[in-house]
Amino acid sequence: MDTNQISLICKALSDPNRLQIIQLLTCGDQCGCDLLERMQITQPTLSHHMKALEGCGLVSSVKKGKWNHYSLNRDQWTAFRDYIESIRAACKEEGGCCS
Amino acid sequence: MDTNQISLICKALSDPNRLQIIQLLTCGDQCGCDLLERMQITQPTLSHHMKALEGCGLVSSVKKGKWNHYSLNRDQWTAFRDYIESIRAACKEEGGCCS
DNA sequence: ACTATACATTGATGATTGTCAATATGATGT
DNA sequence: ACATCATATTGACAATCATCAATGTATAGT
Repeated sequence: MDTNQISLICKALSDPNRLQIIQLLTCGDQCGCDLLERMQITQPTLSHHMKALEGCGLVSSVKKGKWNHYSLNRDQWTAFRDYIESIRAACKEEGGCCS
Repeated sequence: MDTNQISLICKALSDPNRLQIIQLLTCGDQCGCDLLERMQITQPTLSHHMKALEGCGLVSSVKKGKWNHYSLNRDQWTAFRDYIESIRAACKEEGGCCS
């Protein structure tokens, strides 16, 4: 995953409401109305945020009847997490990774 | 670390230039002019980005003579990484974490 | 004192963002 | 057909952002 993609994911996570949505989805799929009940925003605002989360690939949605089932996209999240884990601070002080 | 703090860090990482700065600092402390040489932005813009990275606690700076030595703040980065790692997708499919 | 270097600040500009009210779409049940 | 529920879209607004040119402020070397 390249730097631009990572920055897009970080932008999607840069809003507390969207972070809360991610946390709620941690417990499994949820529809929009369930998310809405647990948050302090209006329905259009939620729709806006879901679009942002889908746009960077973190969340997928499947329409089932009236409802949209949102879920965390495990692969995308793992790729993001791997990138974050790959950042190691001040290697210089630990033996060095660069010449 | 609470959700608001995490979102501030993500906002700081939501710009490709700032992500590049973080990567450059991975190899150890660097001064502003070194960073500037490796990037495609002007000096005021770099100064602006460094302020953003310091503002969320990801980067620390120490003035030594003419130079500012920037370094990744290991503790803050670790706390952020721990939060990201704590997010696990769709526990429902793995035994469930919620009732 | 003078010059050069490293960095910060200011001011301006165009772009993006988060939010909501209003409205539209689309599916379900009666 | 009609009413209801879930969600999307539009339009508007204030706020924030990324960027740069110009300028200011130190510090170091001569």
